[in-house]
Amino acid sequence: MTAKSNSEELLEFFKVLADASRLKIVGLLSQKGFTVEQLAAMLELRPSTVSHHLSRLARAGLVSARAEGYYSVYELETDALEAMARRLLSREELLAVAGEIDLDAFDRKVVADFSLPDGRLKIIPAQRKKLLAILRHIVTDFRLGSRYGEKRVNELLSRHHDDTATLRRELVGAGLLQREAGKYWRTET
Amino acid sequence: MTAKSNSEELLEFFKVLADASRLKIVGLLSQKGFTVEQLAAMLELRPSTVSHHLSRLARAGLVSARAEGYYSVYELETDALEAMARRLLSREELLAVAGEIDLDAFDRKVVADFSLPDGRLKIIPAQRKKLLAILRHIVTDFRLGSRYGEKRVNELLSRHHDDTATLRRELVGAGLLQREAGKYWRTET
DNA sequence: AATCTAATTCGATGGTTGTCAAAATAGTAT
DNA sequence: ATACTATTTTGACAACCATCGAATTAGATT
Repeated sequence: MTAKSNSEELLEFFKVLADASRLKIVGLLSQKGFTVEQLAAMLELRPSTVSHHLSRLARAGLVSARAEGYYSVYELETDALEAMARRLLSREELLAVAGEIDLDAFDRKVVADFSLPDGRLKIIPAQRKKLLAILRHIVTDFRLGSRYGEKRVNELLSRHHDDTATLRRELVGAGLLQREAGKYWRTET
Repeated sequence: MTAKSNSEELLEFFKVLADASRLKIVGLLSQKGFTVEQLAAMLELRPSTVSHHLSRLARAGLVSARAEGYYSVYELETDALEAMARRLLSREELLAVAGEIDLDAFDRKVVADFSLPDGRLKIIPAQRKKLLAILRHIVTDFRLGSRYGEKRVNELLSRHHDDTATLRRELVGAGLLQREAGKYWRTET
């Protein structure tokens, strides 16, 4: 059995219902059980096609087959369907989808775009959003809880770019670094 | 504006969310607004691709754009999303999907399969489900509320097949026709 | 006005998948 | 056991669509 993450399961749910024929099948089965042949006639499709759709729906747990004499009758798993729909209503489920994505990817891309092979900055970005990404990156050179003199600050900043004055000013302006009595420290959180 | 039936709208909803990239976008936007560029970096896609997805999501009413300085920030329309999810929970919605389908298609197909060009039956089907379809068709020759003598019954049935005895017996056995004191009448409903 | 940048549109392409026909399977009736 | 029938599987084909790169548009900064 292939282990399936939560968001993959949610995606599969949407994919399964994102087809007119399968959606109609679910609608019909919500009334009563039907055989493959009956569904095929009502949908004007070949039995093999309907069988294919039913197997996909079954794999997603939305329908189940019950043998009845000559035929096999398919029925809707209303519980599974409702459970899935209910998951949609809980905001957490959407957060879980996003949770598996790297939120820092944007910052990393900007840093990479503006960095030379040796890690120093080519230029300091003029656009605010990109500048902030760079600053968030640079500030990680400062340990939380430590206090730095201006000279030490410039030392650390000079590893990124010669214009340490601009970097220092922007870091403070962005609230990432704080200053008092000639000493600098990194803002918590 | 193209008028869109209820079930078409539901189908469109599933189609829009049935894509990994779009699902991730929705997940990310459930946290906060993002620009096209940011989303592209986080999803490792080209901005043009993300723009395409966003326009589809917007057309479905799931996201909206807000101009902010240089960028245009996209935000999730949580209301629309919840409204859609809620529709899924109401059984009626599924019935509506099926409602647009012709439930008698199966019967008609069986009748067509077993009928000669002049409308008479080639043979009387041996399979129960198909026999019932034929019988449901034949019984419509009888008016509701009228009472028929055996002779008249045979007359009507002979238009379909010579073996009127079998037809008559099966019609009664299936509960479509009722008999009492030598008179026959069609069952109500 | 001129220039830069984000966003969108357009055209092309590769992959996915719904559909069918034919063959294989399973299960029932005779 | 044999024949029949519903269902499933397989292979092939066509339509759709996600993605990309290039060109264009829209907005904002200088």
